[in-house]
Amino acid sequence: MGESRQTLQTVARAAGVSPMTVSNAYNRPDQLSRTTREKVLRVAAELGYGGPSPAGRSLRRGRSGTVGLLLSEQLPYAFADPGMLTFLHGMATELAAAGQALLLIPTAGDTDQALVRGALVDALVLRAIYPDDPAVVAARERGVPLVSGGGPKIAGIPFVGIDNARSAARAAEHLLGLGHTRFAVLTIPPGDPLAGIPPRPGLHARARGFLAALEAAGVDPDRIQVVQAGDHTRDAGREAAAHLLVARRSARPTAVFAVSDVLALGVLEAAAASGVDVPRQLSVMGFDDIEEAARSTPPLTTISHPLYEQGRAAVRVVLAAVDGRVVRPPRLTTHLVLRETTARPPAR
Amino acid sequence: MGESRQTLQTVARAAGVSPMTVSNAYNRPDQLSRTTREKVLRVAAELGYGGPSPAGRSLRRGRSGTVGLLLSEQLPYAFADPGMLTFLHGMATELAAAGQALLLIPTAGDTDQALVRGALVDALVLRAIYPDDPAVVAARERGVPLVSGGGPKIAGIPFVGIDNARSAARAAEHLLGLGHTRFAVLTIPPGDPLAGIPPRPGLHARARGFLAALEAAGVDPDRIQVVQAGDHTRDAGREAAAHLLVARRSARPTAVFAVSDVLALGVLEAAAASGVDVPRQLSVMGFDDIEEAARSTPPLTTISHPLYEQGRAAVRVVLAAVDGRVVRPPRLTTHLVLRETTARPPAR
DNA sequence: CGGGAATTCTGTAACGATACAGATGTAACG
DNA sequence: CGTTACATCTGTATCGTTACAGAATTCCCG
Repeated sequence: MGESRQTLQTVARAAGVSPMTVSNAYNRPDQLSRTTREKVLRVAAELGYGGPSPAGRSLRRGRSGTVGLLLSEQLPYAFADPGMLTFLHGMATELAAAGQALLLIPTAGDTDQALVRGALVDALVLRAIYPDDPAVVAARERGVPLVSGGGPKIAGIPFVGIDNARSAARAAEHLLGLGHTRFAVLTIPPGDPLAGIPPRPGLHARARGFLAALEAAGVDPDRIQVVQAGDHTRDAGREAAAHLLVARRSARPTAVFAVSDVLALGVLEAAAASGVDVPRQLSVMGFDDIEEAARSTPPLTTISHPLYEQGRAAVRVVLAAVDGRVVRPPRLTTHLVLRETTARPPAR
Repeated sequence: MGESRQTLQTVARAAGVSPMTVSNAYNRPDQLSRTTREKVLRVAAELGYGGPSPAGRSLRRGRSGTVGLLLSEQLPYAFADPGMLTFLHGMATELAAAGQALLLIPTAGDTDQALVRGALVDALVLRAIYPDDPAVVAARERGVPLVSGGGPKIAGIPFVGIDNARSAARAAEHLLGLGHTRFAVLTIPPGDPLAGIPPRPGLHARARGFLAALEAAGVDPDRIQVVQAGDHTRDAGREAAAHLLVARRSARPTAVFAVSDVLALGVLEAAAASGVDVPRQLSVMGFDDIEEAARSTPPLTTISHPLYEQGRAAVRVVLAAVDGRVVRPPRLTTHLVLRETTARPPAR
């Protein structure tokens, strides 16, 4: 048993072979005889040598075997978001298959972007971050392949994701088709890193897409309310919706589109608390099709999109780029999931 | 704008200074004049040099600025577990404060533990893993500081966590105190990496602790049923509980202790589905105090423990070890959260 | 038994950075 | 003006590994 730190050289000397042979014993077993290899590994074990040092290896090879995920929100916040988790899940699956590890890089509160600049990664996935965020600038300077996963569309960076605006327009079409004429859009405030409000470019695109579709259909702008929840949480959604629902009935929207299921679930809570019947008196739509959406009361009508596939695709694209290959991001589509929170508007 | 990859040397030559000066421009601004520093940074920017290479730096410094989290379950599975998320949340918070990044290392399906051996980390946190898992062996060989976070107690590795068995005993005392005499324990199967069943030493310790407390109190073993859910999910918990509840009333347990809230929530679903009134006909207890526990119907009585603090403490302990300091793991305590799923057993 | 191939092993030279110990030059002081 | 102190900059020597290009050895076959 060796006590101090061992190195490849040490082992080589002890085994009476060249360092290269020790290296090969670990990395290219076919390049040396079985007997030599066994001797080397035995000596290594006796010395307490734990295998080639990752730092030395990654310097020499120019690869770290790691993909980083850049998160501008606080990590805790990210973990609280079901959508992010599904995306991560997809990334993790694809990474595991490729034998790569996943580095989480929070950029919040890191003014000089030391983590981004110093991260030991071969590639970076961007998500939930604004194109002009300093972390994005730092990421570009790294010179490693980048991909934007669902989050922002940034010039010059491959984008894997859905068309939020178009998908939200489909939600609008559904509600218009049911005959609704008074709408509310529940969205979130613009991101503000200083105030700790995470950027959600995708969510804002949904709000814009929904509004544009209403406008295109000739809906009177006076009959569209836009409400901002204080936060991207169910509770904030409930509070914001509660304000909507106190209005007298004829001034109330007959349909609410929440830019995410998390918010929509809050709307359902608020409606239940105010005794507003969903969907008879109020139609509610969300976006994401998170797991809870199928379990809510009533089950939520929403737009489903392949977040898991987004995560996988982002990794595939970026790992291909590391190898110098170019993979065109797949086209990812969304679809309407009809459940029980939308119906024709109540008769006058 | 430089096109090919730049290095510190390149920049030094272009700026007419020594490499050391360029290094200092980035790392020790106080070691050179403002004018030189500005010139160096300007030249670097012109050449498109993105700052010192993390690989070179971490080799030379012997530090990577990264802490790894070892997960023996599939990453997706980990993310699906609310307890794990809270723990991660705590880790992330503490890491962010220390300017460290977080590397997620899944060990499932990696027979030669290449990820563990090759991970660019200064320290490793172990969680949800068996002491004799090959990944643990590989981790030890790495020679980096280790800490076990909540998961397994392993000889020679600092442990941050709660006393699961003792805390489960407290649950038993609560139910005994209410007068229950017929019990069921809902647990999960032993982990089996081959079958993809993650190890949960903590959960099993809870079951053991609960059973030991009943035994110590003199409860007739015939009146204790032990049921294994197929999986650590709410659905599996519901199914397993459904089997319990089909028995005729006098043979049914009057109290169920589920080793986790996730399972306990499944029990509540099963009870609701079978028309069994909780807590009047059946008392149910969980363990963890996850967020949903407060929102279930009825709200779940459970054992609360500081998972978030566990995550933070694990990081503190392990980062201290990286610096050669020794920090004694704090003593983390649990407490009973009385909500509305436990009551006196029904009269005969 | 000679010659070419296959197998197995080894020296050399980086990968890109920083710790350390000086070497300059300049300011300050008695 | 000599000397010390300070600020600023530089040369040297690694950190631990692996790519590459060849030796040395063995093998096979005609």
